[in-house]
Amino acid sequence: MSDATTRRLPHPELEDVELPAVLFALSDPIRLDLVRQLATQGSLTVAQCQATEPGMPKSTFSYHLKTLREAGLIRNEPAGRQRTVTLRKEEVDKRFPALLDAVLSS
Amino acid sequence: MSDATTRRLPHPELEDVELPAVLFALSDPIRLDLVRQLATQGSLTVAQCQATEPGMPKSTFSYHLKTLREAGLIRNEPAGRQRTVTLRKEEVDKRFPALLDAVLSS
DNA sequence: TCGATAGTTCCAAAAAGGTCGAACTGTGAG
DNA sequence: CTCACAGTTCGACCTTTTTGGAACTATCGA
Repeated sequence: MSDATTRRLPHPELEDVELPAVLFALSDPIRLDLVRQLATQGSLTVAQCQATEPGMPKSTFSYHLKTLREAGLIRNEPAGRQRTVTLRKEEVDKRFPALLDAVLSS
Repeated sequence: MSDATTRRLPHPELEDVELPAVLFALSDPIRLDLVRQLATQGSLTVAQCQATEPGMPKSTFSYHLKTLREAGLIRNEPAGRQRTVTLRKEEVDKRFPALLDAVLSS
């Protein structure tokens, strides 16, 4: 491998994201929880997110972050020694109007 | 097995359906297409639905119908020699307001 | 009554998704 | 400069989904 901590991760443009991928990413309870958390609490570090899933290995959690990121739902960026996770609300809303609100309020 | 054609299939009450299950059912392109079709065309027979997925074996199609049915999204009822498939729009709307519209208009 | 039709279930195989330990690497603290 | 920390990737393994053929059965038409 080249860089393990992989400072800068790839994020898709929302126009390139398909609806099934978004729905799939949201269809997992763990990931759905995470999205809800980000929606109510704003940006969080990975460690803060992970705190709600106690006992889950870092690698597993990282996998779920990746799934959400690749579906265009979150942004995961380096912030000093940590990483900041943010919901891409406006962008998702623009691409899939009303979808996120409908999901979040259910 | 007891009855193969299984005349009357079980349908969950929508209150018993969880959001992740609905999102999961909708996260497959084939199933999403089917839901869209039902939304625009109303009730259809299984054969009519299947016509939009040419070449797909009946058993595979039946599996997708089952997935949608168990997620509370469709109703699948005997109608003479055939079966009628219907979107449970009102019920889904009541349980998950705005969700279906958001998905369908994306 | 007999046959063809519509559609489901069963079963096994293939594909995809999820879990977790180990290895790894920027970064800031000391 | 070195070390511990935060977090990602890799690879192996297991579980869940998806696929498709075969067996099956109400129903209707002839």
